[in-house]
Amino acid sequence: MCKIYSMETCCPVTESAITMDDAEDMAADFKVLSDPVRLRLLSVVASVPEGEVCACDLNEPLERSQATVSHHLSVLVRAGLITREQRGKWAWFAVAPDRADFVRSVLKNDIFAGVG
Amino acid sequence: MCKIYSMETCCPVTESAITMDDAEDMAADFKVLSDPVRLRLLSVVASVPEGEVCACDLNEPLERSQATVSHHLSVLVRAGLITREQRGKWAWFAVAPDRADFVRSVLKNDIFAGVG
DNA sequence: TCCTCATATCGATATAGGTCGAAACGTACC
DNA sequence: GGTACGTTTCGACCTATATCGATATGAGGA
Repeated sequence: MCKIYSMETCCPVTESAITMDDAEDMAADFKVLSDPVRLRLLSVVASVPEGEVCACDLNEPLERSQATVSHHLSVLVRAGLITREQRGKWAWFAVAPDRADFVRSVLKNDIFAGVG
Repeated sequence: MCKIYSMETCCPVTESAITMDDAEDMAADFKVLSDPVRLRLLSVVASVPEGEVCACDLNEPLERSQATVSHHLSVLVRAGLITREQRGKWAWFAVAPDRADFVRSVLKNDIFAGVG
């Protein structure tokens, strides 16, 4: 049974502590979403009616230079959250199909708010 | 219906883009969990059998200075993920009861892995 | 009151990463 | 081939923050 101090917060929340290696991996995942420009960029990609958007249409709503937007796009692609497809001169981006549910819950703020 | 380009990734993932203000708030939440030392610290607090742990027992497993551990603890407290209680000379920390489910899913890596 | 010890805060340093202009790269069109 | 244009990469700068030694704070105990 429980210890003396507080009845509410007793018993371990998890079975065992994670390793530092696992912590590094998990932190890297969270870091991808820890930048406001990147979150909004992901949000714009996720909300275009066509389901995909040309990079040329992303500079203006982000209010950042074209180089900066390109950098954030590459971070999101490397994390597997969006896909990149070259079509002629243009690069098209879309939410990765297998991550759509995750992206939706992130942008609806279900994760931290715990609505899910 | 859908556009020409790809049938898999059609239609918006979310209804509308988030505002920059919302993005800042959400990014701040993710930033709390984007540091490996902080994640492991949260993990150690969450896994002690007693459900709470004295700060004096946290320096060694974290392999960081007392000042650094104290700093990370304050970040986690400010984020509402853990609670702090002073008892005599000692400060005791526990996972915030109303955030236990969330902390558990974070540390089990359910969020990014999407195990749900 | 003085001493000890646990913890937080301060000041300084180092590193990570967001940002942008410029250059490089690639594709289309002539 | 040469030109134009969209995008990425590079180099530099700058801010945020992780880190630690030193100091301050605060609670017991002698």
